Amino acid sequence: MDLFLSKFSNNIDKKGRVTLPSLFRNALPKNDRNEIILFKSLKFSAIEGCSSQRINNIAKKINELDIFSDDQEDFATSIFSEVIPTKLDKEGRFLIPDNLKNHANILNEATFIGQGHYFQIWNPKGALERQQKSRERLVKEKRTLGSILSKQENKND
Amino acid sequence: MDLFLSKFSNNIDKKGRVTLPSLFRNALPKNDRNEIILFKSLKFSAIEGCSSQRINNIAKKINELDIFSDDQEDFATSIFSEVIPTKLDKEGRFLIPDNLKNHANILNEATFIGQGHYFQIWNPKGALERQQKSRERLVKEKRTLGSILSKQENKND
DNA sequence: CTTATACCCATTGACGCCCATAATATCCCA
DNA sequence: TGGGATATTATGGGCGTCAATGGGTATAAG
Repeated sequence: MDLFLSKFSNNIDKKGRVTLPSLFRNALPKNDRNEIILFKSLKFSAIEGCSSQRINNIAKKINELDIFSDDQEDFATSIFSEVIPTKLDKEGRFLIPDNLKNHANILNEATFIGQGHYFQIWNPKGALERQQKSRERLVKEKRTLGSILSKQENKND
Repeated sequence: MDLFLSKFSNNIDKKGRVTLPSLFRNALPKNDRNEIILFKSLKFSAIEGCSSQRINNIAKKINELDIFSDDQEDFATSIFSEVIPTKLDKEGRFLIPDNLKNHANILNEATFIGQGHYFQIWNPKGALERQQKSRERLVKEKRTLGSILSKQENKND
């Protein structure tokens, strides 16, 4: 299972197209690399994106929640109604819908940041600030990337 | 997996390539020796590096957190967006991204320092100073390798 | 008819892939 | 044990491919 990793900034051209970074395209499921799912982040002025496979998986999980619970309704409403399937052209570019662009204050440059199984799209400044904040939190908790990454967690090597 | 041990200095050529020291290449998992992960050290003006397998393990752990929790979001951003997957060519060379080079003040020579399960990349002068400081600190605190090792002698890994 | 978007092809610079070489280390066998 | 054959390392460089980007035209939609 490939992950969305690292950070990339790409320009939005006159026609409104942005290219999804090559590494992100490769992180999409091999049989379905012509489409991504976009939706507003619930927490940030950012767009979130993922493969349609992931949405299907989330749907399954929501289904497993008690069918009469408030959670179920809220999730269902806030997620499924707001989700926007988006096609990529042959070069891996797509159009960011206007309402999402506005939500994320994106003008002519979009910054993609990897979040593992999904990714986010920010305006460049917002992306930097978000990275700094989350990094500060890590430092404050005295956890470093190095120590986290260097722990022996796996047995298959 | 084997450990990243010892210290090596290699040149950066006109094209910006450095070879990962042979011993470090051999310390990578046998099935995945064409890629490493690079990221800024949070504590030093240095780059840290590890195998991509580590990232996958981290991903598993983070994925186990509640999917919409603050922790999940913060970890995802601070790790997945900061991490840079980097391919090695057939000769074991790779390109150090410019922002990482700047972070570590690396120009045309890179010093690799083994840190066990991960490694660091410094500029040669910085590497020397770092070695001296950590050595001095060990001596000052009267912690000798011997005492540390004897504490662990009944842990078998 | 006007506007938007899907599909196609072109360009440019960076990077991956390949082959070459020199220096060093390892091996093998007489 | 010596010495030549072989392997491996760090390094240099040519060249094709691909990524990001630009733009033209057909097609659809309103």
